[in-house]
Amino acid sequence: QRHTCQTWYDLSPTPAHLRSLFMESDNNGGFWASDLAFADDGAQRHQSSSFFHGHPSPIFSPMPPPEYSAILDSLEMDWAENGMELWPEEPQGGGDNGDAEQNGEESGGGKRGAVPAAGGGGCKNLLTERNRRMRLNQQLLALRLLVPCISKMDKRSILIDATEYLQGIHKKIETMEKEMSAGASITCLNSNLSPSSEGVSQDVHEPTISHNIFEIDIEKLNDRLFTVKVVFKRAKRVQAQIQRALESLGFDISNTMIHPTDQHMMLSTSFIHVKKQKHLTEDSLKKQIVEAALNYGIVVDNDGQI
Amino acid sequence: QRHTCQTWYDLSPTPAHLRSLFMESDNNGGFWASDLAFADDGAQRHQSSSFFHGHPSPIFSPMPPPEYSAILDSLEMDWAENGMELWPEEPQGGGDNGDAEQNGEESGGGKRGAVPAAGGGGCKNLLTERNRRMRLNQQLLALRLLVPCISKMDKRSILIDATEYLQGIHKKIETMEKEMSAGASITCLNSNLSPSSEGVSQDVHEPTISHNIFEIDIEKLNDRLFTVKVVFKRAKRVQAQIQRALESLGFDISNTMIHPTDQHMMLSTSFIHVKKQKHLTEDSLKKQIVEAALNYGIVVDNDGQI
DNA sequence: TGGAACACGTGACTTG
DNA sequence: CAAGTCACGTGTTCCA
Repeated sequence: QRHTCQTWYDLSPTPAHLRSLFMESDNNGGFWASDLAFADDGAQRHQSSSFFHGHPSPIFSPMPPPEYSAILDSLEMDWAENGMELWPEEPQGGGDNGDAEQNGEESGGGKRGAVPAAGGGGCKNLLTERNRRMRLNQQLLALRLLVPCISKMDKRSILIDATEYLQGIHKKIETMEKEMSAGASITCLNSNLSPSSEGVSQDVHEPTISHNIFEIDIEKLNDRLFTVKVVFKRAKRVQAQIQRALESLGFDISNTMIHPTDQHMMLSTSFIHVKKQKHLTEDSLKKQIVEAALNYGIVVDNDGQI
Repeated sequence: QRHTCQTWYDLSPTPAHLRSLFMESDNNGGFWASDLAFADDGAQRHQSSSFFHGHPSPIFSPMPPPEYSAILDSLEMDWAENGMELWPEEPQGGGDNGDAEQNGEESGGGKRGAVPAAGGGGCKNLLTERNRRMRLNQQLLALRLLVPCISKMDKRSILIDATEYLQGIHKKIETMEKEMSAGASITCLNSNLSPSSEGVSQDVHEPTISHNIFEIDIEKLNDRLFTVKVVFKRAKRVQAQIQRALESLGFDISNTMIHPTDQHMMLSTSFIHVKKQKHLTEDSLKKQIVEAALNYGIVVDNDGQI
């Protein structure tokens, strides 16, 4: 026998039962509201609760797909911390038609996309995957709540609107600060608030900048300890990006020293400890560093050199 | 016969062919860059385009899933307007093994989750659904570019970071306007900028970041030179984020030293040179640093202490 | 090795 | 109907 556990929970004796749970518009309105009381650590769950509590049909656009209400009602957020699973024992609803995958595509009942497929494999992944999807959707809705103007309820439209809104905000902040030049205390805000204006994303995808790192020198002290020396241009944000690149490799970095060598160059020296990976050579480590630096917008002067 | 068109395109004679299309790192780098010229209305599409043009391998995190590069390279955004499909004639690669669904789950080749399933039904929906997934992912990455501090490359983490960042921005705008009460022209902005100003966004979650900085110590050597000592938790990404925060203030940083003090703490000492701003005190500098660190997801243990 | 994340193809469903 | 979106369960991959 291929499959080891009951999979088609939604083909329970009353197929419309679960569906009603998903399609419910205003009946049992207080159900999940009371469920909410069980939840602790009211985070953005509180948002959605208050939000949808105010609106019996929690949809904005003319006629959105009904699944959203399902997601919102039947799940809670942040139980990732408590470790409680949302769908821990679903198939125990009816529990007799174990071979429901025979009639397959003509079942008609059940949820939206109940596909028989070639059963078996998952059966534990099923629940986790279902919860993962819910978390994802819930997080998407949490983001949606922060965006004032939502054109449609589409998953993608939410992202588009959020993106545009963020861009708009960055511009707004930029102009706001420009008008606010008199106040000296707030000037520090703009530099780190608007990443698109002149922050991270700017220099990351700027094709013109190049050759921020002049040299990378690596010395292997023993099989687990390396020294990494990086000579780089004395420019804005280069230093931190190099740090980020080094950290991104996942090694243990201790005793970093950064100091200028001349008017235009800086030297960063780090001791990094590798854990296992016995055969890590200087070259391969350097290659990793070069690649990581590239991902943070820092271009090495001479790729080929050792 | 149930199915009417070739479905298992990835079971073509050379299964690695399509996979190489997904894994490609630097070949055909300029391909879609020319494709980009067809696109109109350069909004956030422009961002991603210029971004990936600068970097042949557009990956940030240490080792992200290879699908991201595939998504980024092989597709463009917003071609929904032009009506051009991305995978219009994929199955014409080999085109002989029509009954590939027989051997089923042991195929082994192909992409990540190539599931034979009970074929048939889709066959046109297949392509549109694939393109839809790509659009969604692309839009998610477009959003990711606007958020300065991304903890992980997870789909959900991107949303979480974007949510937190947006919440932080709302607070910033709120305080900014409070200080800016004189200017009446901007007050209208916030009414539509911050949709959840007083109700929801206040108590919203920030469980992920917590007390990464234990102490900030500032000494004024002369009116232009300060030493900044930061004691922080020995954790991933904290060090670089602190560096970024310091750099974001716009001062000239020289001679940074970072070394562990004990098993769990690190000490970063920097000499920073201020240019003008004669009356910069230790307190105001510290305030700036605390605020800047907050924008990069680093929370200071004791706000009030000096 | 088990869990987490992901892409995948598919049926159900809604909207022009 | 055709086009589009969604949730679904599954196999694969990666990492702790």
